[in-house]
Amino acid sequence: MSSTQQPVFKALADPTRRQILKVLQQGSLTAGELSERFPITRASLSHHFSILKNADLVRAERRGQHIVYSLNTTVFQEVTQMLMDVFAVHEEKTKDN
Amino acid sequence: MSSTQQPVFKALADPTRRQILKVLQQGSLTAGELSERFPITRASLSHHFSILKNADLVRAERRGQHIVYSLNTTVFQEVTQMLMDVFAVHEEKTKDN
DNA sequence: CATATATTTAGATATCTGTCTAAATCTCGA
DNA sequence: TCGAGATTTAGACAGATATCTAAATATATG
Repeated sequence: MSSTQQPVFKALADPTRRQILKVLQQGSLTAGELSERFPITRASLSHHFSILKNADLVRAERRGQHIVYSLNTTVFQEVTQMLMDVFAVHEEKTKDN
Repeated sequence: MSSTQQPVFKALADPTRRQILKVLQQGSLTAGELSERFPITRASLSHHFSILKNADLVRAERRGQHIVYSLNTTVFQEVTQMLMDVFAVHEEKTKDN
């Protein structure tokens, strides 16, 4: 929570990170499992994880020597709110504009 | 329409561009009027306009020697769709995850 | 047509970002 | 405690990006 706009929008700006989020929809995975699905090094992925964590889009939990990543679905509400803020969807300006 | 994900998310990643969108909520403005509200040069703003247009987030219309920019609100639907795609909000996974 | 106004384009530059390799850290199990 | 496996951190680097100044383009008007 309390994720400010900038980290979230920046995090979403990279296609690999959006892909990571999509993969995590199917269920939580360890860093190693995730790395099997991407053509970049573990180090690079780790960097992406850190950005996603910082934006509070994913959660990390240590499980033995693995670290399990999972989607933080509750943040979706917040991101939608940010969008509505940007687009002002509330007042349905029907005419002109 | 048909705006692919990458340009839209990239466009939204910059705070100045989000600010431009917010200002345009209040109503359409010319490039010059917009430039009065930002502490950067007109050239830099023009660059942002081009990115926003490319993402189909704003529309530009020539009016005499001015160019009027307006928010493309219909794109909001699309962006929300992209988000739902990323977050998979459809199947409301209540347990675990 | 010439000039003024509005906006964009071109080119330069400093900073940011995604990626890599190599090294460090952490955890388990023998 | 030592070694192996998992993950992150550090440092480097190429490419992207936001910004600027200066020049170019477009439009209206005298």
